[in-house]
Amino acid sequence: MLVARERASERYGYEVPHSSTTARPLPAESCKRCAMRQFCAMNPDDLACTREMDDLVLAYRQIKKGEALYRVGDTFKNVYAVRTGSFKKVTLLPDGREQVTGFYLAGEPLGLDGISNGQCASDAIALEDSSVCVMPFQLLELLSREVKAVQHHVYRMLSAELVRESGLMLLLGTMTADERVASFLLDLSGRLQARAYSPTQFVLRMTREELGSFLGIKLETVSRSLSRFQKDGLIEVNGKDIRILDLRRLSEAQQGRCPA
Amino acid sequence: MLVARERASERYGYEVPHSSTTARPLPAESCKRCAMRQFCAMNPDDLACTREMDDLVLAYRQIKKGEALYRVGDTFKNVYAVRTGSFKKVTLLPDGREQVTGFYLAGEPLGLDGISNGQCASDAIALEDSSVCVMPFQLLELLSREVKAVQHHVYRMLSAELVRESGLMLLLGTMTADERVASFLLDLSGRLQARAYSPTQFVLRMTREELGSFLGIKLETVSRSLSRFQKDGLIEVNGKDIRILDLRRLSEAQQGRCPA
DNA sequence: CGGTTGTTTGACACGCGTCAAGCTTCGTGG
DNA sequence: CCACGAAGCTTGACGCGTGTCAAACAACCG
Repeated sequence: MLVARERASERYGYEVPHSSTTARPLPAESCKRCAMRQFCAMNPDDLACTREMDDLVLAYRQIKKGEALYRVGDTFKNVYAVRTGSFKKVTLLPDGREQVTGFYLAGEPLGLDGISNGQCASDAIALEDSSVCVMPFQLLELLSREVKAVQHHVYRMLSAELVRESGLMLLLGTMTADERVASFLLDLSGRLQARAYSPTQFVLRMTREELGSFLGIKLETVSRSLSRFQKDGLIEVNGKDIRILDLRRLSEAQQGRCPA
Repeated sequence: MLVARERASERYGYEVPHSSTTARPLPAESCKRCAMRQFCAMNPDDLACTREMDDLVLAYRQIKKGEALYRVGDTFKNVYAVRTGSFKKVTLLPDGREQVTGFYLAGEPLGLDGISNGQCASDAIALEDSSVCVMPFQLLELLSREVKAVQHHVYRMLSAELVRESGLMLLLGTMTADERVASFLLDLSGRLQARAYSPTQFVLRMTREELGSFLGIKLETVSRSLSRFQKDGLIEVNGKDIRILDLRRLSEAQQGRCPA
């Protein structure tokens, strides 16, 4: 019942990415030896079937800052896990308007929204020089039919993205600008902490404009909120360097209580 | 390899819903004979494996207007398809704020966000007396391991929800109040048309407040937008009765062009 | 039939968008 | 390595769109 790497690649092959500007796929090492292992949503430690999952990542791919892993309308073939660096997901409206609808850190899954109709439904753009694990979706489907734990895990990942997006709708639908910025900082802080980075001191990889787009406010408003938080002693801002000084009061700011 | 109904129910049983206020499950008829068949996202016509899917719906359940199909924190056991009537999905913030994050018509899937951590992540409330098809998730998982087409279909449904929510984030993040209301009317119109209802004349099952919550604006603003559209001859409003008079100009209003 | 819930409309306030100016940082080529 | 231009950030002034508050009316329901 096991899927061997040879069997997988002879069945499905692996297609070189369409973009000429991106690096060729590199040979992938085993997930077992991956440094990100314990933080990876796609192939978590507690997944009993490590042997099978090890055959899933057929290649890595490097993406330079500002370049696209995939774009709207690209044929959907793979899902990805961020290996190093970070990405923004950009969604478009038919009339040309666009919005950043997600930021993705190491270990987080990318490309799931392409399953629905076989075409990528968003752009994935690298915020810094980054790399991803490439997982052919047909192979993932095959694996999840053969291994119950894999199947359950993929369902959970998809559903978790649904929950994440519902939370963002709440942010966009009910929060003031200050609350949105506070929520973002706390969310990012938590995700960094889960990756064993400092939860109180970090670098924003995105511009104020990208952050504003994500939060549904203008870049000037982002800047003003950050300045206000700094003035009130909640954080320290130095361009893209952020230091959280008072987690408790930042949490209060997220819930609309007066931060002063 | 096929799953017979007896086998399914002896393996997993079917649990009576927790709520004492809701009707008991009724014996389900075959999907083959279901009137909603051609509109059902959960078990569409073109799914090759109709025989297997027929064993998936073990029961129907009736929900009275205002009552909950499930609530945040309920143990996740089933996914549902709306059979008759309509629902709103309500998502909560830890601080008590809440927002309507979706409206669901006949044939649309409910409860998928509970997969991620085994607990329902939202409330599903009936907007009118309604009924649903109950599909035990463990059974759906089993089926989708045995039948490739079922698996692919479930993935597509989950991913389609992701795309739907991304679209809503765009609405909440980039649109003015008038554009949001126009978008909602056009979306609803399209979904009704897909169900062979009139796309230009229909009844809003939700209150202005629920609609405003969904669109991220206040109920008074919803009312004002509708009045303005009526004044400009785009629609006719009579309480909850809506008639679309000028689809083209309503589409323009959705994109921010002057509707006058 | 009366009370509750929902809807419409007006007046006003205020948060955020817009526009603009000046500063800092970054990237690139000489 | 420096110079220059572009891109990004901050801050201020001002206006508009939407929220808030209030009142009157309509619809619904027991």
